[in-house]
Amino acid sequence: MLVIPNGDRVAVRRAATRLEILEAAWEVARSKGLVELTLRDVADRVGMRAPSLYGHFASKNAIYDAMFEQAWSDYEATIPDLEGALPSHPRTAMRVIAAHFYDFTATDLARHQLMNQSVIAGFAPSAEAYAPSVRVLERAHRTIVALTGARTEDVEVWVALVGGLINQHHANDAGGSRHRVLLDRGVDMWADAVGLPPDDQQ
Amino acid sequence: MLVIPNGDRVAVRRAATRLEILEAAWEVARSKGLVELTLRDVADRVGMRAPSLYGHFASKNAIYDAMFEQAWSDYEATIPDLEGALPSHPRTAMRVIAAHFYDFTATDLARHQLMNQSVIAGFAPSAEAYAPSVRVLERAHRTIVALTGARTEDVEVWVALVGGLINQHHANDAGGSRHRVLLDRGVDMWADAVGLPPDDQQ
DNA sequence: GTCTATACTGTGATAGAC
DNA sequence: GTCTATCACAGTATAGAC
Repeated sequence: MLVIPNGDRVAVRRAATRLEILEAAWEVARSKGLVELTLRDVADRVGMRAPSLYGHFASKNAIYDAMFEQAWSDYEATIPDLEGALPSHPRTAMRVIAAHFYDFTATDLARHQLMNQSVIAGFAPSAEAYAPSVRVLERAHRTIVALTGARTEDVEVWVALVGGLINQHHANDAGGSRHRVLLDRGVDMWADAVGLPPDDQQ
Repeated sequence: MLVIPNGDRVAVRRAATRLEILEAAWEVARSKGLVELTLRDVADRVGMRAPSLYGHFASKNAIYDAMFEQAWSDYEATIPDLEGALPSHPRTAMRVIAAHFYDFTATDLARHQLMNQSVIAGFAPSAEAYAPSVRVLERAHRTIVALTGARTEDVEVWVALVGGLINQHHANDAGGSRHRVLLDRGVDMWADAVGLPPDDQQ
């Protein structure tokens, strides 16, 4: 019979509670807004009082920090599937990559605000929480260069373009699909400028 | 001798006080942050107590509202000079227009956050405050179409691109000039895709 | 008519009892 | 570990001083 040391049992339970709190925080953020989230709301949802959360997180910003890391880690976890099924044609592949990130971030305002904007007053992600987003961007950069031969400068323009279209979506068209059309058009413009050959669809 | 009716005198003084409060609010926003601005800070700077501000603005968000309108009106006021001195070559002109907006908004974080992002919790600009920004965008749209013959869709991509680069500037490079280079590159890409002829510089 | 004093509510955070 | 009690500070409503 397996003997679990007492310390591990405690650690496992603590980690589970942390996850439960984070899940509640996401629900609150999605229902009443990321900025409007309060510790009392989160505590209610896990059946605690607000001060008890401080036994698991050092501050409200520490909760945001963990959510930030979680969001980018979740996205990172989707990349292998994406890259495994990438079309061979570079232009089509760039469309797919853009749409993949767009879909992940345009469907969830709270997640988008946390990942891509600085909407929370005194909050900036810690170095550890920032790490997954850095990995994602570096990996995207390598993939795009390998795929298209674009220069670093042009990859940064591509990132700004995709980000700008997602912002526009949330500002003007939240819920609509109009900006998906603009996204394809924007990627095509970029592909033209970088010199990618046309593909079959269109 | 000019006789000023009493009602006008009062109205003039009230308008002056409003402007004084707004100016103080901008100073606070620039020094300690747009979101971190408090009514007590603003009141201190104009020599009042916080509740007294309610004699001039209905709420804190009403102050943000007036600041929003002011920022876009100020930008609108710079357009005639810009368009009067626009280079005849379409590609160069698009570079100048982009740089003009970029410079206005990239040099002042508080103003950028208020004009282009939704960083304030419960605040959305009123219809009246929104009007100048709508006028600016519509005028830019007409100017760009007249200049380049671009389709509406492509103009929207251009707007998203410029906005995305400004966001990147504030997120990664605040104070630096690296994104000015990317801006020119981005505009060039767009110009290529829209079919503008090359210009002399470059 | 303009500002102040006071107070109410809700927030994040801390201290100490159990 | 979680609770209760409490704090400091925010926006804001109201009543009254001058």
